Amino acid sequence: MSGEAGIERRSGVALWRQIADQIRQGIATELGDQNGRLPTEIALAERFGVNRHTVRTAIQALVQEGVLRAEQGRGTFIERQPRLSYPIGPRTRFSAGLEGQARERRGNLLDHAYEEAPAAVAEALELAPGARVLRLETLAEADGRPISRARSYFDAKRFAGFERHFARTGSITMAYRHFNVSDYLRRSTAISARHADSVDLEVLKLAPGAIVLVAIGLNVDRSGKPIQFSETRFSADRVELQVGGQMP
Amino acid sequence: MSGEAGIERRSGVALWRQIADQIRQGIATELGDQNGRLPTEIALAERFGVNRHTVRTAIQALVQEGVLRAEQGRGTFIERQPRLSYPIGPRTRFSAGLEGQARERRGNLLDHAYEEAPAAVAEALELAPGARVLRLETLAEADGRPISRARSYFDAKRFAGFERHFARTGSITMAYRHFNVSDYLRRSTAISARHADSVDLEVLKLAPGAIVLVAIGLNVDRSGKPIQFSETRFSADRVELQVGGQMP
DNA sequence: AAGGATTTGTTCGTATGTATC
DNA sequence: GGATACATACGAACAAATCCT
Repeated sequence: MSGEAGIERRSGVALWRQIADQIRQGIATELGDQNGRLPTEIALAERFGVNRHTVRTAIQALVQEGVLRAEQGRGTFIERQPRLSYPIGPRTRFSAGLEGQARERRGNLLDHAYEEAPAAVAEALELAPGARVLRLETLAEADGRPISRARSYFDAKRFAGFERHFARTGSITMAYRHFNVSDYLRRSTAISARHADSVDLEVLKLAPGAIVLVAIGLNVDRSGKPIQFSETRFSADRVELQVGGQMP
Repeated sequence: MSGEAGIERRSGVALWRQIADQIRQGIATELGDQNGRLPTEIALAERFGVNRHTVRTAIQALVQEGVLRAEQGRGTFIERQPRLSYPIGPRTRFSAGLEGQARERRGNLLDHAYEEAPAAVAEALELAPGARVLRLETLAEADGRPISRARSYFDAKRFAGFERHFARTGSITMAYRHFNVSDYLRRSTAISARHADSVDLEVLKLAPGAIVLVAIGLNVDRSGKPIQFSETRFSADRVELQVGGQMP
């Protein structure tokens, strides 16, 4: 093991970005004291085994992101924004899931189109290959911060006009009511992670190099018929996914 | 949006690494024809909006990882290794979960120590602050490939000597048997994602810049008493986490 | 069998970004 | 802040292996 914690040279990832990532992801909480003050730049430089300038570049990037705040003569401080905990289970719902964690929750309609279903989507929704589907591109926000963006597919025949109801209410659950779907269940969710692409960066207002959690899910109505296939991307810095009860 | 898909300049992440990450992810989807052949270097360079050399360094990195294979005069080919699907639920168990996906599953003991419980651990396990716990560092492999590494904590009093039973059997479930725990449940799991640190890179044999899925979980025995608190890091390239039924 | 087209591999040079001291 | 070393990225050739006609 190479002396310094988690910093790799010649990896294709600049040292300042590796350090910024580590500070952002929560090492900040371990590094900071009760007042949220980080160690001095010199101390950080020693800890990571790099030059002070390199630490400064990392800090500047985080200040730009709003994660840190640097005050000349006093020190560098953490701007606290605790991670939201997003529950995944049979009853997965955006707004209800974040109740108590954020005052205001809302979904925004970014885009929509009626088009031919990709093969995987048709199979998941149990539609004929090439059937027409509604594709919905949405952005979920909590207290004004972008939390996730999703691409969802619905049977175009059954849910024609769904996008209008969603745009008005900002809620999938509410929009379903207009189609006599009073209840629905999350049958399955597959979770993976990757680097944010350029659309993620823009829509979720992320910094380059950020990581997104990708949840691919299938919702079914009461009779067990698939009604919604979706891929949701969460900012990994702002959200963790919760399976089962809350952690103590 | 900047013409080329998902590539950000001046981001602190080298272009070749961003491209390598994208190719690695996209293996399942678009890239690669029926024979597993990638588009030519020139075509990829155009697609990503970079020089051919830059694509080449990305490909070389993936060849080094064993993801791709390049043959002069013929092309570049995918070495298929589909992602494992790791189920998370009340019955979360490593070996049983990957049944049918990998022939050989095994846990290896990397390290262990009896020590004072960190505050968060003591609280999760419902122990007195500063109680003694067993810390277990393990590596899980499937068909010889490293899948995940975990740091688990157990009550030192109740599970003294647990590490020996685990080392012999390679299974947490089996080791529990020696302590009259015939059954246990996963009460909760919190899932996040981050860049792999240097220990992850070495233990999981990852390339620098790789992403790990982090699952923090709490297991309880039949009576509901917490018995194991663990943080598991999965290679995001090799594993996806599955909540609920299998995707179709 | 010969030769041209395609595709990966190699070698120059040059400019810019990153990190150190 | 300035000088230096190294990594990254681009451009233009040319070489070598493979495929097809």
